[in-house]
This record gives sequence, structure tokens and C-alpha cells, in this order.
Amino acid sequence: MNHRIISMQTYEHVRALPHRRPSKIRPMRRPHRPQETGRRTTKMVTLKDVAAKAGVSPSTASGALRRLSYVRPETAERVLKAAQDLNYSTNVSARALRSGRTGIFSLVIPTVDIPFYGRLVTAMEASVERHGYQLIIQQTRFEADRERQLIAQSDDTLSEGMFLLAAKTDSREVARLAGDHPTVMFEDYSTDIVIDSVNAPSTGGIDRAIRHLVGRGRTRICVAGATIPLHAMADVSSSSRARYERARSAVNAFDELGISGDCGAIDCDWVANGGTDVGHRIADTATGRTDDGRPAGLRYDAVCCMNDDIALGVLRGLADRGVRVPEDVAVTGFDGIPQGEWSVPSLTTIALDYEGMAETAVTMMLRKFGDNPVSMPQRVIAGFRLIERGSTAVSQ
Amino acid sequence: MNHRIISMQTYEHVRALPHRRPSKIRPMRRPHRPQETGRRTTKMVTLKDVAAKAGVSPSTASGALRRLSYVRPETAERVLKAAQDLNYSTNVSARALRSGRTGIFSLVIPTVDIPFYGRLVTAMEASVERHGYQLIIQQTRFEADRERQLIAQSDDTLSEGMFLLAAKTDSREVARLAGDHPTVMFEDYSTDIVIDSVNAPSTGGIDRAIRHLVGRGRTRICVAGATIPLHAMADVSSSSRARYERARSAVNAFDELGISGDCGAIDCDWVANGGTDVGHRIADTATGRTDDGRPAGLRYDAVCCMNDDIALGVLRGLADRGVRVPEDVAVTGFDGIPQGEWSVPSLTTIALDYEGMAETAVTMMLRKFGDNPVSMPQRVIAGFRLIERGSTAVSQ
DNA sequence: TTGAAAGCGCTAACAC
DNA sequence: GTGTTAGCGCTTTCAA
Repeated sequence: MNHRIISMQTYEHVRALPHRRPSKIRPMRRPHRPQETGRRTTKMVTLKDVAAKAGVSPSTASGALRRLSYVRPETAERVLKAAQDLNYSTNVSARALRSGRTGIFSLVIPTVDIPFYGRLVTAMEASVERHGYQLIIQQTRFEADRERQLIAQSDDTLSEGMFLLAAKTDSREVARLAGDHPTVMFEDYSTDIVIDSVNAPSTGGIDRAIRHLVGRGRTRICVAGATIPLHAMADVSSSSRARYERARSAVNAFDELGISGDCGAIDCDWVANGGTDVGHRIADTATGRTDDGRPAGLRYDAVCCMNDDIALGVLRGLADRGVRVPEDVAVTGFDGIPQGEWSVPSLTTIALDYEGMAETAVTMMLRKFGDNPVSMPQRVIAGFRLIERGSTAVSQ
Repeated sequence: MNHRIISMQTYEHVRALPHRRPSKIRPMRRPHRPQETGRRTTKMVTLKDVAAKAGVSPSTASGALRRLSYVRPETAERVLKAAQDLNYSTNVSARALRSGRTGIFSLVIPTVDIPFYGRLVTAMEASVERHGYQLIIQQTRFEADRERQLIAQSDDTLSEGMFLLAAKTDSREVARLAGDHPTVMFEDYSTDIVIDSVNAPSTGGIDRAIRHLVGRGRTRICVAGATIPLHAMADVSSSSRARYERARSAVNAFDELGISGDCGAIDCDWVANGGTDVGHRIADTATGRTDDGRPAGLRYDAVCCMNDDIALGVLRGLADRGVRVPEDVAVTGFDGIPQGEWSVPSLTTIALDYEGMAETAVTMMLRKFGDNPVSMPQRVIAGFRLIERGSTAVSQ
């Protein structure tokens, strides 16, 4: 009896209930009988009411509430007081209809439930809010159709602009689907720059990780989550380009360091399970056993993982087989997600500047609304930091 | 040189740019000269245009687009075609202004960047979307002031209802702050039921976890993240009530199973670091050493953690000290976050029904808008499932 | 089944 | 500085 629903009755009861439109929002007055007060629930306080109470016109009240400079301070104060007394809050639909501004951005992202994305969403919400906007989250769940649909629909009248992390859609296609709807992408690795974007420092970060491993005396490095030799890019989706870019950076570093001959790669999905697999396969390269039965004579002495999820999986996979980290094999991650701090062992990683990425993306978005918008799209590469932890703590 | 900013110039450049209002949204026509076409960017397609093209009146077109039954099928089809041809999308601000419905719910939650919350947000976005709504995320960052402010402001005209996971605010206070704004809470453990809420199965879940441990032969169980004996509730916030409820459930189980004498608790913050601390302290109860230097004679043979984050930390803390899991100490978590699947060892846990919690919450919300809304608030306890993994895989 | 008319609450333009 | 006026785009009566 592993599955148990508590209070099932109540639960079902709730589900079965009908639903209609909200009752809190004031029911429409019947147009032709303006005095009708029928069974309206909450009488909504309007700007007109505030203006009347303050003894000014609606437009003056509007200006006062928006703190426009032409309103005389004393007048403004009176209006503000009236608004407070009446517990007034401005009707955002009306404001949006009239002004064309909704104060809402949308964020289209595969999911919130993977650390890298969750971390980015947290930072984005904070940035957007700091600039007076609200953020609507839309998850694509890695479904190509849904992603394309959300991108195409972003051109509705609700969102003033879309932030997009596209897992399945190429940026040219994004440009086509989004039309002239203001868009800023994350992780766009296409060679063209057709849309503003903010990217993780894939090239610099991987280079740094590998040089760190070499500094720890490791020379037989396995890249986890990519292929070497590099495949020609059949698939142009963002995620596969990220993979390509990171792999290329690793290859370059191997060449420059003169260790190409001893290095290699094992491809896998960019999730923990993929990493676990890689860990097993690395353990399986053992040519012998130690006295206490652990694998010996491993092909690699380090794993450079393309992201932290993979790395956490690798730690798990190596542990399954009795391979010691970092003594036998050192491991590095990429992203700097919190979980790497308390894994066993803790994870050396390239920590991204999520707050910086978010703030930059929001700034890129806002500048589109400026009086002299920048004409050409740009790509910004975020900064990073190497965090050294247990998984590379021992030199060889 | 651990910190490196790539492409700093571009970055700073972007940050420095000014920003104003969107230009994509059609600039207002000058009211007094309706024919003015000036420098408007995109001519917006309105319902009137669609109606004209289809040869019907705006109101008929409106009905057709909303698929109201009174419109003749052929007429409706003509309208739909016209809308498609013109690439029309309805202006949600106008619709909201007129109809009083925005189609938006807000979710106020401490953060998205902690697995339990992220998982819940993912489920909530999906549920809400399935019911034709969009979700605005607002993070309180565990700041009491910000939480209170967001709750009080929820009564704006944008969100039709608020979903709330309050970490710092008691539900009576929530009721006061939110006024008559439709609200559904998560994790409200107050004894009163003054607001609709959906809770994790704290009582049943902890009970199940402890019985599982006892079934594995463990009788010296330590609760991590609570106090025993139970403290009188000075603090009435939701999180401290959850803590109390789970601890009480543990105490009850200990009593019923007759093992109270051997069991205990170590309090800590409900985060991984707290758990690591607990792990260290448990290791420190050792009265001796094994031949290979591991702690022996530990006070406890199992740890029942109040959530998965704590449990992952405990795994780490025990590993730090050479305590073996599950051989020396078994560990259980609570929440069923994905990370428990690939920890070392993988984590036995009480997995929550996130999708069910979300769907129930949305249903509770929607029923408030029904023609005959339920008069009294309810509390729904979600179901759960015990997932047995490596951290309790060995019997004693 | 369709159309005409009114107006949601607000802000922008302009007159004063 | 403040008030007047018009009207954003839509939905909702009510009449036809």
C-alpha cells in the first residue's frame, strides 16, 4: 500500500464542483440603467471617485498618482491621500488599454524544475520586478510544438516582450515566429546574430575547467555530454549548438595543452541519468582491480562535464562502481547550481552569473523601447567564476 | 584570477542604455485628428477590421470568436477565416476592461530555486494553463515584509486570484491582508481553517516513513529538523507549524511503536546545510571507532528528515565523517524531489503528488467563481507515495 | 440570429 | 498646473 490518498472525499468533492467567472470583479452595470446597483458585490473605486474626493479632475488625479512633475505638490498630496482613504488601486486593464503598456513580460523556458532553469527564473523575476514589470512563466516542457506555439503566440497584447530559452527552435525560426514582438533569447549559439541574446560563457568556462584539471595534474580527460571528434552540425537547435560550442572549446584546450592523444569524450543526455551512465562506462574501462576490489587502470583520470546535472550523475555512477572521486577520477561541472555544494563529494564547477545574465537580458529588452533603439541585435556572454570543491581537491 | 567577465565592454554598453516605453505597441492616435497615420509602427488589427472583412457587425464577430452558440455556423466560419487572414489576436486589455476577467492568476512563493518550490511551480503553471489561465510568479525570498506586501497588493485588478505559499505569515493575517481577493494557500497548518488550502501529507507521510524504518529493523530514530519534546507554538507562521505537525506525527509514531525511549531529534534549518550539520552531530555521538577508523557505537541507527533537502545534507554530513548509509545509519527524506534519485546513496523518500496538489488548488480557486460558491473554506491533504531507495536498502 | 449603442476606467492631447 | 474631451478595443445589453 504505497499509494495513499488522505481525505479523498474532500478532494473529490472539490474537483467535482462547477466553475464560472469571478464574482469578486464587479459585475457589469446594465448599460442602459446606469443607476442599477443590483447585486454587485464590491463597488470598485475608480479614479473618478478619487478625483472627486480630492476636488480635482480625473486627469489631474491620474497625473498625481503617476507622480508626473507638472502636478502641484499640494494637489498631488491631496490626491494621494484621497486614493489611500478610498483604498484605490488603479485598474491595470484600463491603463493598459489606453496607454498600450501592460507592464508584463513573458518568460518562455523548458521548465522551472531543473536547477539551471530554476536559478535563471529566480534571477529573472527579481530583475524584471526591479524594473517595474511582472513576469508570466510559460513552460515548453521541451516539446518542440509547444515551444513554437508559445513563441508565435507571444505576439499577443498581454506581454510587452518575451524572454526565451528555446531548446528546440533555431533563432532564425524564432525571429520568423515572433515577428516584431520584442524578444531576448538565452543560450542562442547560432553563428548568426539575428536576435538579442544572453549566453552562458560556454567557451571560456570549459577552457577554464580543463586548465584547472590539468593544473591538478590530470591529463587523461574525458568530456561528458559531447562528442569528439566534433560532429558536423546537422541539428541547429540551441541546445545542440551549446553542446557543439562547449565540445569545441574542450578540443581546442586539449590541442593547446598538447594532451589530445589521451583525452576523449562520452556523449549523453544533459541530465543526471546521462551522467550516471557515463560514470558506469568510465568505470568499465578498468583494466584491473585493486586489492580491495575497486576498478584500476582506468582510461581517464578526470571528467569534464558539460553541466552540473551530468556531473552529479557522474559522481553517482562512479560511486556505484567504487571509483573514488577525486582520488581516482576528478570531476568538474558547469553552471554552479546550489546542489553541487552538498553532493558527495562537493562539486568543482564553473559558476554562472545568473543575476548578471538576468539583469542584462532585461536591459536589452528595455532598450528596445527607448527613443533611439539600437539597430542591430547583440549577443552578450555572461561572466563566470571557477568554484573549487572536493571533486577536484587532490592533485596527481 | 577566478573571476572573469567575458566581453565586458558589450555588457557594460548594454547596461548603460536608456529605456522608455515600448514602441511596438501602436502609438496612440491623436484623438482630435483620427486620420493621423504619422509614424505608427505596426497597424494593429482590431475586431472591427475582422468584422468588416467578414461582413458582420463587431458584436457578431465577437460572439463568433468566442464560439457563442447563437452565431450561425456559416457566419462564425467566415469570421474565423477573416480573423486568421488578418492575423488577428484579441486585445486582452480591452477584453479584460470590458468583461472584468484578465485570465491571470498570481503565485506568491518564497523562491523558485529550491526543488520543492520549483516542482510545485512547474505543476501549477501546467494546471493553470490547462484551465485557460496564465500565471504570474512573485517571489517573496522569505522576506516577511515583502511577503506581506505582495499579499496585500494581490488585490489589484490584474490577477483574478492568488495562490500563496506563505513562509512568514499566519493564515489569519493572510485573510486580513488579502481581503476578499480569491486566495488559495499551500502549506497552511494553522488549526483554524479560514482560507482554502492544499497541504502536503505531513502527518501521514512522516508516520509512513518511520514505520518503514522500523520495518527495516531500525529503532533508534533521530528526527532531523524538529524538536522533541515538542515546543509550545510561540511562532504561528506556516513553516513552523509544518515543523510542529511533522514532529508531532513522529512522536506519535514512536509512542505507538513503543520506541520513544531510544528516539530523539536534532533541530536545524530546513536546508541542506542544516542537514549536513545534523549528520556531523550524529557522527559525533560515536562512542568508539571501528578497525578502519569509522565512528562506532552511534546513538542512532536512522534519521527521519523533515524534507529532502535536509536529507541530502545529512547524507553529505555522514559521508564527511565516514558513517555508512544505509549500513550504519538509514536515512529518509520527504518531498520526493528529483535530486534524491541520483544522490549517493539514492534517497528513500515520501514523494508528494505535486500535480494533484496543483490541480486541486486550481479547482478550489475556480469554484470561487462559480454561481453557487462554497461557503466555507476547506483544507485538502494531498496523497503521497513511499519511494524506497538506497538510503534505507539494508535491514538491521 | 444579427446589429446598434453604450461604456468599462483610464490617459493623452489640447485648451485654458 | 488644471480641466475638458475623446476614445483605446472590446463585450453586453436590448431591439430588431
